[in-house]
Amino acid sequence: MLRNNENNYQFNIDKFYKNFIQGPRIFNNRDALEAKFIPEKLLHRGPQIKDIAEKTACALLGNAPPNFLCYGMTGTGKTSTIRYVSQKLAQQNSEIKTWWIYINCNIISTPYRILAHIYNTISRREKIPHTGLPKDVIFKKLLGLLDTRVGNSICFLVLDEIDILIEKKVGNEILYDLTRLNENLDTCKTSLIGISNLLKFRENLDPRILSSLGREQIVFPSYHAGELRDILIGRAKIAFQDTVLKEDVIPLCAAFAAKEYGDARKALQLLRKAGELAERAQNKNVTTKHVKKAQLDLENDLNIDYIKGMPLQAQLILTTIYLISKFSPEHVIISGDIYEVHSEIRVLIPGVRELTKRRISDYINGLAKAGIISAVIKSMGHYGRTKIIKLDIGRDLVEKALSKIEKINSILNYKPFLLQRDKVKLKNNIFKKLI
DNA sequence: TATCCACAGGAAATCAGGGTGT
DNA sequence: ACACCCTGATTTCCTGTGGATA
Repeated sequence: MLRNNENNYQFNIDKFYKNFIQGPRIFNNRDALEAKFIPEKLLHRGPQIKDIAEKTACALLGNAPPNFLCYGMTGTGKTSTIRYVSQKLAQQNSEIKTWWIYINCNIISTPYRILAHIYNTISRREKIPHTGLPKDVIFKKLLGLLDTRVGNSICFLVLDEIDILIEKKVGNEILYDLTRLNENLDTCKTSLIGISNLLKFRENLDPRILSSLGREQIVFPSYHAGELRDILIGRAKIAFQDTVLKEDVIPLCAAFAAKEYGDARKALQLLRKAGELAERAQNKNVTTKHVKKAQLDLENDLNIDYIKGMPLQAQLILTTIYLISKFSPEHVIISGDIYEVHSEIRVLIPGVRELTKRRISDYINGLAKAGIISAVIKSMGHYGRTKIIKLDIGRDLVEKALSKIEKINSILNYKPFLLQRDKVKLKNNIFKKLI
């Protein structure tokens, strides 16, 4: 990279692009490394494909397939397998057309929006606004639409990350609505497919829903390293130019991902990132060095993106933890500290309001769930019961992420008053002995 | 052994901001 | 203009609790 004097710095963009085009080619079709790419042959999912095919085959004769659930950890090919089967089903010469509507409950997570999304996917003209109407009105409109537009066909509703609905306490309501769609339809038939990474989410499911949705289930076991390798080899053939991959690249990607509970998505991301690093460095080959760097980068990128995408208040909570650990690395951080420092620093940022302890507690849990911090409940006897909070990722990484947020960047050198109070210091010394 | 701290975290209510149909 | 709907963020109210200390 060109790096002259600060003032003198001139980047020759034309030359850069010219070099880039003439430079070594790494990729052939990098889309093949995307999670949404469905290959011609889906490896190591034979039993699941068979199972789903058997369950859905009756759709070709115009009969309603049973509802069912798919379980498996992230990157075990649940969504891909469903998409694969749906493509194959659509290719069959049948008079019955099948409709497939995918709903990612992580993104579309309220009953209203799920109904609206289904409606809007099917409807060509009229769209339902993203808010405003009563739910039962949409339900009735949807029934009408299904019967007129989908007609005698089968409509599959695929609910990805269905466990999130239950977690948000809206699952029973919307799933009940969806399961009773069939009862109210005249010609069209629907089938529900739930996808979840958690087995235990069924515990909080209404028995009525469980009996209609949870009777049949398909389990997706995690891939082991050998299987991941096969998958990567298949994709790499499409994605990369011939001979750019060094021999041990794929086994290493597979081994890394196998450690992460056999996550194929992760393995593909890793391979892709490694390729991109080689491309950026204008190298002729992708080597294990690139993979190792990719592994590191990927983790960091993920965390930085996540932090940048959090709501401002959550970023501010993370900032309080960052500031305390920066100015007093030995300080044992408890919930009360965060509450105090938050109310201290939030006035430095215009438009940020004070939060209650209750709310902050939820934000702390959110950060912990995302793996950015750890928060362990600990009883300090007479000093009460609280959470001990630690950063789970590097402080420099947190700083890097926070400094990219305009509003927060200006307060990253603010030393919280809390750390200077003798009473706080004294109490914290006792905490150190207790934990 | 009873007490009591400093919270944890569930449930319900409230509010603002987006919208609707009449 | 009005009554009403849905959502997401937040507050209010509340009950529960582990263990050092008196």
